[in-house]
Amino acid sequence: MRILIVEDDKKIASFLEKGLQEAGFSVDVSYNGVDGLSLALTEPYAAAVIDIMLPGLDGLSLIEKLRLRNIDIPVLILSARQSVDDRIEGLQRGGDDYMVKPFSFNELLARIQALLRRGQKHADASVLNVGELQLNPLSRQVTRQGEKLELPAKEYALLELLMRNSGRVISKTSILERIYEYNFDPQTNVVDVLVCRLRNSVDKEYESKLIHTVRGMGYVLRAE
Amino acid sequence: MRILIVEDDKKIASFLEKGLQEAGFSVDVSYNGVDGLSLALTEPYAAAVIDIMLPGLDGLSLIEKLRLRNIDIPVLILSARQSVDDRIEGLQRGGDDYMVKPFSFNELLARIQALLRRGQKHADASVLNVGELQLNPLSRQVTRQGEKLELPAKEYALLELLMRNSGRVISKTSILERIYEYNFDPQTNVVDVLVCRLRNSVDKEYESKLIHTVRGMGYVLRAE
DNA sequence: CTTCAACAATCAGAATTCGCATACATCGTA
DNA sequence: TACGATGTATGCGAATTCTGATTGTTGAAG
Repeated sequence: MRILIVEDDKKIASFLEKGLQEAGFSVDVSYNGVDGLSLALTEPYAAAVIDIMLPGLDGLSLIEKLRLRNIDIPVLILSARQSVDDRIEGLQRGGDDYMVKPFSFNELLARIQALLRRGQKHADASVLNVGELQLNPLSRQVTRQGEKLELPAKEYALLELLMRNSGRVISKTSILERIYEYNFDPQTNVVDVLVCRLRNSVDKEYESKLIHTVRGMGYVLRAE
Repeated sequence: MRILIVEDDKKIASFLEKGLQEAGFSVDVSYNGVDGLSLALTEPYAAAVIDIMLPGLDGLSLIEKLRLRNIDIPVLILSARQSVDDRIEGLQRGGDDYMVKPFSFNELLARIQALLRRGQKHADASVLNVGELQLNPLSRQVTRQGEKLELPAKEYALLELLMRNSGRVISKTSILERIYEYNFDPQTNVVDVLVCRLRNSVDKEYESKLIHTVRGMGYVLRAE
């Protein structure tokens, strides 16, 4: 279960990171609001711990931007500002809990777990991840390294097929059957062409190549 | 929206009761754990504020009994015990938030609203928000940037469908099935035309476009 | 090491599909 | 009747996909 920390104080950030990792979470840290936002928009976090006073984009604006884009993960606000009005503002602008520094790590952990417990009801849709590639079947959105990719229908269908079977070799005839309606094997190279186009969309601009051909067999999607 | 208060200190109880009533909630009060439990088991509350130190049945045990019977309403614990360990225990035994007395009523209200906000996300009758669009299913009113939009029946139905599934791609056939009664796929372009009309009503006059087409798949409503 | 055949990748133009806008027809209602 | 809402028909333009030809790669045989 992944948690995002957005905190510019590096000591606090690493303290939180270690503690949450020990508690069994997978943790990402960002030291400013802008990076935090792009992470939160692209990675599937279960929750976030966000400081208010951040360089660039402040924490509350960050949360508002998340909510605007329907990122509904629970957010625990962490702040040095302890006045009641600050706390109220934090909660009203989209935070789910508010803790004042200095804080007890164990209480923070308990509060995060309380938030997660509540959220677990609505288990979110399974997002497919392969390496730096991410595909959300519901929104039909594909990103690589956080950048959005625009894929035409057939390319998208093929990519989804490959991602659902990542690591396994998919034969051309299998692709033909599943993406096209062909149940016979006509003399066509549509699949070759499709794979080529998908490569241009997905692999071309990037260093590591994810789509591999297995000569005589078919294709695999594999992160290496 | 109904809220339950379980608090043996009558001054605090009535203070809370008044404040929450002023905030628009319908409030029930019980002065001991046993009554509180039976109320919570029989009435449909949206949330509860529960003191820990109670005559008869203590607050934490009360919460556990509720959870045991699948009463999953959000619970805010109110307590004089302020040690970190007390707070952690309260959260771990099923509380969703923990406030120490003396407390600020406005902060308590904000915290309750944060809890309700989270729980209500998927409630049916609640107001739908996507970006600067707002739709109230009960009054059938739609606004964008606060301005009221007049939508014909079909356009309204489509918008509600899209808003209830914002971020998800809805196929044309799905629209055909859910807005029209067609279960087959006749040769018609009603959906295209309807979407076009809805765009004219909803997106045309505004800078940011909310209705996006996903070629070959359908349409999404997304704030961007 | 070279050659060759099978296979794969790529390219460009053609063909097709798709979505959009517009105009028109129909229907019910004030 | 006049009007608004809604379904149908049509054509345009662009995005997408296919076809067929060409080029590139691989690995085994000679």
